[in-house]
Amino acid sequence: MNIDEMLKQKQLKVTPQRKAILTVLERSESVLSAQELFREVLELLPGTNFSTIYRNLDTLLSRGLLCRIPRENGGDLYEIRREEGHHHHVICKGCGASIPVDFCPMETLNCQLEEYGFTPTEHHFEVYGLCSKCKKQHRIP
Amino acid sequence: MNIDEMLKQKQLKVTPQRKAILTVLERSESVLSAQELFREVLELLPGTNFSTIYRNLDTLLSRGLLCRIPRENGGDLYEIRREEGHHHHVICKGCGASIPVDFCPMETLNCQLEEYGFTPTEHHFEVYGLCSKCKKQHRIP
DNA sequence: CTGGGTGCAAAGGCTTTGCAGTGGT
DNA sequence: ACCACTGCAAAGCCTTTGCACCCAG
Repeated sequence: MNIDEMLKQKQLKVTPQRKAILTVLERSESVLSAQELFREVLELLPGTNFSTIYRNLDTLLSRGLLCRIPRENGGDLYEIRREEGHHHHVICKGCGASIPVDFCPMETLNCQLEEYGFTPTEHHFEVYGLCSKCKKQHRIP
Repeated sequence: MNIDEMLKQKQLKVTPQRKAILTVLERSESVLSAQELFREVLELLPGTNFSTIYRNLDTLLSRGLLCRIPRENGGDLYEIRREEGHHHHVICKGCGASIPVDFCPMETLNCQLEEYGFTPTEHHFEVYGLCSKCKKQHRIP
């Protein structure tokens, strides 16, 4: 599905700004912060405003077109929701690479919580550390 | 172990501010944001400054006396690291209650990452949703 | 044409930092 | 006495908001 169709399907207007935001996220191999996204959108569509980015991140998130990943030290990271389905991220503190992982802890936890009467709506699971490449650079065994 | 000993053991000076911060966190049944903590510390030790809180949250965190939990919409929550050991939180979006859970996804994931050459240093796992009490209030089945 | 969407500018909130002074050890 | 620690005030950063204009449907 292309970007225009994604937006229309969610009953959102197709504006150049939204197309730029989704294009950047689509092309990006890793997850992006709002500010990183903003800088990249500017290259694609100069003149785009801060607030447009923020407003649209909220909108696109609420329509389920994006995922949000809380960052280790404040702020959030965003990624486009691809068809591959639900996954989580292992993030290298050295190079910032975010490695997607299929494993989801909720598979184990869901039934336990159900017994308890708790209905989960969202969850976050991220792992931080060093990838093999960065371990070598930092000379960590 | 009492608070003074905790600080000394970490080679930190025992100041009234630090004692107040740890006391508040010790007494608190749920996790607190920096600002919530600040307000409560003020009652215990009026005149304490913002920056003292923030600086000490960093310090205490780096010495392993605290845990940090990324909040759903920006900011972090803090809790004192108790002896009970590692756990995670299920947080009710209705009443804010944070229910500790022993389950940790890293038990499953650790060996997979090791094969991959990735060394995890930190991880976050939180679940958000509605507890049974709040479901009734919100009239959600 | 009509409301959702955008740009602009300003405010807001939380957090960090520099500096001088204080207090723990 | 020394240096970690604190208070204060200011700056910093990211994010949100109000308002007028604009353009996609």
